[in-house]
Amino acid sequence: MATGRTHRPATRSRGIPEATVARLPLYLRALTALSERSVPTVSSEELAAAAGVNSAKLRKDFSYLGSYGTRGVGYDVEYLVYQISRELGLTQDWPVVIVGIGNLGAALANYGGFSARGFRVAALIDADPAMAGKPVAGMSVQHTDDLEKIIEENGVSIGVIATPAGAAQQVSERLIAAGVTSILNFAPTVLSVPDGVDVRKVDLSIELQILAFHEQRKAGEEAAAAASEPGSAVGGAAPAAAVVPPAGRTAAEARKGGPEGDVPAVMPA
Amino acid sequence: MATGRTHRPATRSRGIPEATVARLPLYLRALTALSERSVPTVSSEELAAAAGVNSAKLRKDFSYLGSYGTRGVGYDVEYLVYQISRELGLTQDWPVVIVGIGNLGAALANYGGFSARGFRVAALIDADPAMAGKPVAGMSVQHTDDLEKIIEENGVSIGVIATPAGAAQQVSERLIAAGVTSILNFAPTVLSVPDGVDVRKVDLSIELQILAFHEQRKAGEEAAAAASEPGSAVGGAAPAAAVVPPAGRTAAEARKGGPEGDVPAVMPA
DNA sequence: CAATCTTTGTGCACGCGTTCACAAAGGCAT
DNA sequence: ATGCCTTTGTGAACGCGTGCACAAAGATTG
Repeated sequence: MATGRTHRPATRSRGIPEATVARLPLYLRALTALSERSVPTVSSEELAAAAGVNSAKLRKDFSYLGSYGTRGVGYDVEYLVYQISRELGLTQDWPVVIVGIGNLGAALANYGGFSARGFRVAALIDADPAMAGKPVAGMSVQHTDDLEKIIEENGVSIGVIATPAGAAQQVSERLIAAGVTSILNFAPTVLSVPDGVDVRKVDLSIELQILAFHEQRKAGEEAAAAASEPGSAVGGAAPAAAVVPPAGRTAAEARKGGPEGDVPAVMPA
Repeated sequence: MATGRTHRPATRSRGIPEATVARLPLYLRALTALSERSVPTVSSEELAAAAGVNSAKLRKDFSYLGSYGTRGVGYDVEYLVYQISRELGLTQDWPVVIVGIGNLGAALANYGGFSARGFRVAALIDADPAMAGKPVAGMSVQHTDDLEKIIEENGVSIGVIATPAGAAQQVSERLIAAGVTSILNFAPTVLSVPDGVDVRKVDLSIELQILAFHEQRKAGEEAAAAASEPGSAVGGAAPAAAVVPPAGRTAAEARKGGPEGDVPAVMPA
């Protein structure tokens, strides 16, 4: 997952919990797939499985939107698709601009998932004069000088920042001044924005670091389990491991233990 | 933020809350910046501001790692960098493979943030035979046929999936069978994986949809506020809006209201 | 060495989110 | 029409995460 909203901490907008809002797109995707297969209705159990969540959670989530199900039957797929789309505001067209057309910006521009959901890339903007005019994803890249004009002429309220970290804050300020009130930030920086502006941050490096943490923990548990052979080693530490076939883990095994000889903290206190 | 961990729901590993783990990379980044400026110590207040979090939260987070601060002074930057790095497992080198070298995969391969944090791109893998041998980000793309061999020879335990949605599940199964136990998934699909495997999902489209929800809500509040001019309109609905200059919002304004004439639910119950 | 000032570390309370478990609701068969 | 079976919608309990507020700890100054 991309990490963390910023500002607007406990906004529970319109009574719909933030956590539920974050799951609606997930449900919508699963429902769209069902819709394409012409499935007429779906139970909370089935849909929950498809979306990878608990069925009780799904029902509670839907209950915030209203009573759109039929007891004994399930939910009407088409109707639910429409209701969720409407709730998320996807029945309207959202023009977005992407600022910073490097590798990532170009990838985003080419990403098909945007247009499929009511988002339209209105413009690609880059600070490099050499980029201006170049075609990316079928559009011509425009220069940062025209940023304000582009935002205003297209009624853009959502901006995507894919610039280097150093430029992100300044870009966000210009976007906001021009009328943008929601920002999706891919730059590895904490943006400071005024109240009323939503920022969501996607940070690839952070995601990997979180995985590394769990990975290290797994390696530690594994090592501890191996060390104290059978027998209850620790208190409530789950058995874990031993599920996945120990394929080519040898290399990883050998690598363990960084500088300063102490073991990377294997066990709870 | 990328959305949602999968599996391993409430794992509180080693006593460190999941929420804290997710913030450690954030602190680490702020600390690294301080370190580069040769700042010797930093208070929880300063560091919290730099990381964009509450200072009490930061102190509590650090308290899970141990008592690394000095009362009356603050935290030693270098020491804290080391401790967090160690906790996150970044003192060791993590080889990762990227599967699916399309626009996004190529962008990831070129992303500098990986190598800067102990992650090393061990291989780029694609299913298209035409891609094999092509240079991307200074490495030669390899074919999916060799996936298992690559994983095992390099001791890879972290895989990044940047394939189309249709291929993601199958790729994940092959990765896992070959020994990968952590996956960063960029494909818009819910992966089903066995216990013991961590999956984190980054979904660009979902992030935008969440922004759209809030954006719509803001537009709704704005409209409602304009409709009932001054005077307390609703109960606790914050004033909001009126902060950002009403630039080119007209286009967005006019677009409101999808099919089926009812207003998109503006007010709380 | 004592007083003062700064900043950490944490006990506590509160609120959000998740999950269980069940009653109410509706379809369907007889 | 009646009873059974399925599935929703939700009340209630629980646990995690957050933030306040303060006591303890250490530095610093006189």
